Amino acid sequence: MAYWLMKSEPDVFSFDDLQAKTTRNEPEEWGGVRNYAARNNMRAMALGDEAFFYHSNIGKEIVGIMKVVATAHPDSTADLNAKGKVVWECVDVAAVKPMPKPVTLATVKATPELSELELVKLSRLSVSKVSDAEWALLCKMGGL
DNA sequence: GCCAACGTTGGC
DNA sequence: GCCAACGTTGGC
Repeated sequence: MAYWLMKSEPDVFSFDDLQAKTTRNEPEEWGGVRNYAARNNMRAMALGDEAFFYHSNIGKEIVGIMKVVATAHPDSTADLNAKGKVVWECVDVAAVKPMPKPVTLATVKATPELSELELVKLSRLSVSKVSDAEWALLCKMGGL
């Protein structure tokens, strides 16, 4: 089981939106990612892997947990390349639970144990990896 | 294949 | 609104 962190701008797609879809039994296709490092991370995801949902720009905080319900498949919003090959892929996710206390970026940055978190080190990467230790600590900080 | 120019992301 | 970081593009 691996852990991840995925970003979204809440005015485009928020954790509330994801929870609403999950309640309706609709998986969310995490499409629109156009970055190779992020795509490779999604390819590495397994069924049941869990990920933090991070709100970028507005809030700048980890607001909930979701899980992978379908492994990487072609992104239906993406075009094929010149050779007709699929370039962009995505996974499907469902909400698990919100964080009782969202963990802000400022708090993460103020925590020495989280100084290696990819969210901090690779701030522009929209799908990043979280270590077991980082996951456990962030859950604790979030009131879980 | 290198590198400068440019565009985008995201924090502040 | 600005700027830093980084990815992509295009000329050579």
